[in-house]
Amino acid sequence: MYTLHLQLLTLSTNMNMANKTTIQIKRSTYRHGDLYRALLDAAVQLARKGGAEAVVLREVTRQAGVSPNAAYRHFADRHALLQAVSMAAQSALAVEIENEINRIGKSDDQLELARARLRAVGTAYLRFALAEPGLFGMAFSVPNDLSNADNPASAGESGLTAYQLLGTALDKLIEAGAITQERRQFAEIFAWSAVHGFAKLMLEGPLRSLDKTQAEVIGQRLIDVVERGL
Amino acid sequence: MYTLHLQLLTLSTNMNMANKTTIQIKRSTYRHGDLYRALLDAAVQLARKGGAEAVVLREVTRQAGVSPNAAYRHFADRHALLQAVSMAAQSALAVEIENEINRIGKSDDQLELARARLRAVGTAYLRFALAEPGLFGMAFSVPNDLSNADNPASAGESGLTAYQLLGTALDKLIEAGAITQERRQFAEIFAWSAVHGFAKLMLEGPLRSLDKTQAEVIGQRLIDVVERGL
DNA sequence: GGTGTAATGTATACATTGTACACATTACAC
DNA sequence: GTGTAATGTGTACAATGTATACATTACACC
Repeated sequence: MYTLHLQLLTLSTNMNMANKTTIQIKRSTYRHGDLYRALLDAAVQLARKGGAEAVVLREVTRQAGVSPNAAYRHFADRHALLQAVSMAAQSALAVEIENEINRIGKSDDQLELARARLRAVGTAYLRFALAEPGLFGMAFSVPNDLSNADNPASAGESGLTAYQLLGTALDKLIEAGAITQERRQFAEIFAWSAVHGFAKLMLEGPLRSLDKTQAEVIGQRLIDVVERGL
Repeated sequence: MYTLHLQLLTLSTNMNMANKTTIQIKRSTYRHGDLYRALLDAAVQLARKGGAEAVVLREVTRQAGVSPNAAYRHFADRHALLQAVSMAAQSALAVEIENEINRIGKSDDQLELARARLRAVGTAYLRFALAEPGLFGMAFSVPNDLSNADNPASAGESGLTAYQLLGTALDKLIEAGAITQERRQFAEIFAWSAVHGFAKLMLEGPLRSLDKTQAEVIGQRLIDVVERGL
């Protein structure tokens, strides 16, 4: 069984206690130290468990051991906090994709490598959606005013966002002669749409009844068809 | 320009006034008459403007001219109200699809007709998403405990839901010999995923910047590719 | 090293929300 | 005509987001 590596989330994971009880963090100093990070971490944990609606500002400050209004020194309002969580989620997704890409074996066949890269993007995308539905839901479903599509905070370790990682996969396919340059934009939209739609339908749509193994099998078939459809 | 026909919504459309002001409906009778419908209509109107989060229970009762707690005689809680709106949205979508199907011209070519039907489903789906983003967002994004996928309240005039209408289109394609029976389930998921994903990405994802004419062109191309990919 | 100032956290307060509980009104079956 | 179930109201409460005023402290500057 594969386990996700969410480097953003590891720090605060052990700060949760039993049901409903919230840790009272007593700090000696008046200043918190890194409240922004503490708030964001707590918010991410809440988002993991219950999606956007679970990210309630007062609960976040409670978990950080700080008064409710302290949050306003770091986030304009709850919406801004949600946006930050959204970008963290996008980043975690990008890291997942990067990891999957790095797992590709070596080969001399350029076309083979390009295809493997595209498949890696799709596979990681679907796996992330299933493993972290709360975060996945927030990655794109938060009304984000500033276009954080290419914001560094939304990127993975390579500095590329999930969307850009798909783009690089397509570039490799173009280099390998599998698709034409004119078709690139459309191929991007098509591939993204199919995988994204499948993920969404599985999480909150009529495909909710699929179990994970079924989902993975169908997901792979879907990626196959997308690859051929490009 | 095409305009949607939302028969569910026409009644209460004219009940809205200027910004923020809410009509005070004074009724002579103690009983409302059809409060369930009034509440649902008001909720749908709010959902049209601001999605699920705009459906606030107290505002709904205000618009119906009734005390907040009156709603609890007809809906167990806010969640139940949201589910009802979700089903109404699914129904409106199904009607859109039916209308588009009925617009198909006559032909002797069975395969041609089957293809036109599939395209009609996809076209109507995307048009509805663009024309009624608030409702579209609620059609599938509400955590609906009871499987309302084949609930009559979610269906169109034909008694079929949007999902089932896609199914019938695929059946016609099977009859025409365009796809095999074994491939049906997957084809259903694939077609639905691609169109649904495109819609979602346009409404709340990285494709938000697309304008409507671009969206329609790409949407048609996407439907083309799906058709071939089946 | 002392001090002023900006940054950061707190206290108090308020409007709004969902909803529980007791009560009022009325349609309708008998 | 009357009793009963259905439907709407009044009051109340805890929780939330956030505005405003205040307290504490890190740090730049002399």
